[in-house]
Amino acid sequence: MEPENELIAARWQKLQELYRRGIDPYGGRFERTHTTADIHGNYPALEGERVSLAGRLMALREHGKATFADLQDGEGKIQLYFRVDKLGEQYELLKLLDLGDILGVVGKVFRTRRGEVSIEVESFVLLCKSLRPLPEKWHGLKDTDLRYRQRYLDLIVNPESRLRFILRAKILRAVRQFLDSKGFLEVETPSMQVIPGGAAARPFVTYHNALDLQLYLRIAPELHLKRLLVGGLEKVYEMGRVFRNEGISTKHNPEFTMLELYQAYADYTDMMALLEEMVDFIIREVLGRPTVVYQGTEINLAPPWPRLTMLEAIKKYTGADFGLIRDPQEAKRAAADLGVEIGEDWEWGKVVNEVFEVLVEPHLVQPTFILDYPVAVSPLAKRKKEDPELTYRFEAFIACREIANAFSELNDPVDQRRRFEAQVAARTRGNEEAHMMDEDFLRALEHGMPPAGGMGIGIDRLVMILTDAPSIRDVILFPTMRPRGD
RNA sequence: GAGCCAUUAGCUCAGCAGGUAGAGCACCGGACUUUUAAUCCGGGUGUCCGGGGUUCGAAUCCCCGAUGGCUCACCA
Repeated sequence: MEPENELIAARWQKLQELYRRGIDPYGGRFERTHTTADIHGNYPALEGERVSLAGRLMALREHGKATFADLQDGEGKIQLYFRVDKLGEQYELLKLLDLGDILGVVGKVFRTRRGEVSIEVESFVLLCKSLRPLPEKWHGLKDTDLRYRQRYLDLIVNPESRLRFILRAKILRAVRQFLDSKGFLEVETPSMQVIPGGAAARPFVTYHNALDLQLYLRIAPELHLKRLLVGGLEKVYEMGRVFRNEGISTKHNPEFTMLELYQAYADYTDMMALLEEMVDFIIREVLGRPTVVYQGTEINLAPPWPRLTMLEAIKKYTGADFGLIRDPQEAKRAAADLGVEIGEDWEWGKVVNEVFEVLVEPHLVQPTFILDYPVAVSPLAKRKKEDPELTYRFEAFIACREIANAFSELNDPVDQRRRFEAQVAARTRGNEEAHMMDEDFLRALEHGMPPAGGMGIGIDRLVMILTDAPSIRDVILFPTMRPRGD
């Protein structure tokens, strides 16, 4: 290894000097009595106590025979105070330290003249020598490319990034806590599937050697979870990674975290209530307040959320009543009049859905349920009894983003087969996102699946809103990036 | 996939009527025993993203490419 520049070379020289003096620069086990947060949290009580703590050296302020430093651990920072008359010969070793080094220190808690709770160090041990310089201390690391590729640097120097991932973990825990308390069973189903289904998306393809089998990474766990309903597991959920071979944007990462849950003998109205209750629980547990500010806009997440059907929503925002325009040709004309571009061969439902997405979604800033999606865009949802062109399906929107998608699950195997056939036909016409025929799933349905409500929630997008993250890459520790060409 | 923008020191950035590169932090040397973006004195450490071109001369202008960001497309 050759030092790349002067800054790294200086650290290498210090490393060699440490070896010369018989000091192991890579330490070992170190017994901590406290974290920085423990000390700040119990300050007056700990005054004068001897403590040991460990962390990364983030700042050094030399004053000749005394030196101040900032030590950062997993929970925060604390100031260290080194004096030559306390440390004797060890004081000289400070010259061999650099920002970024990891230290273990033992010392007494005190408060400085300026009021800063600090540790008067009695001894310290080098636990790891850092050979590369940290990003700048004041501005942090701003370059998004480096922040995503070298997330560890982002986590070291940008506290808001670290907090966001801690919050993400708390949100996931709250979700599990909530569902467990409701009697849902957490399950795990295959990520590698013979037929990818449960969503409209292009899959990643992989290959199993021993089976000589092409497999797909799952685009959704849906069809396996429904098999579990057939098997008598009446309330199940899975929170896991799904993979979609599509474009990358601030709202899309090729792998992302999806929560899906199914409840036998329930329907989509139960799912609405469950979602409201779950989000309410999460914000109470994690944020402690019912509102969030997302990118400058205040959003009130407190239930209940307004509900309107897709047809009502379109009427509200465009004036057009597609409930009365049921002929596909007329619907296309109406859509065109509204300035919405539509495909020649689209059915009524697809036209309506397109009008909704283009003209209504941008208005859905505050939490809103949109009900009764067209059957044409809902191949796995139960038809509405009163209107077979529509389904018992809703999506929940927050900040103009789809947060949840739920329906009364289709449990009629004959209708499901017809829907798959329509999907296969669309696939033949070149729609690569359409479903494939899944005989194995149909066989399960033919054994009988209880009526059920099911729901899918994009966890990353929920975390984005709850943590005010502008990009999905800000809530995924290692987002998918093109490899760097060095 | 398309358009726009960006890429300069380890980091954050300035420099662009074309004249051969700067600041702050970091770093190196020195002073300093309660500082905290410590301070003071001295030091600029560089493949100006890469490759071509125009020009006496390119960080700056042109072309191609790389990577990223945003917008759009895609994502029911």
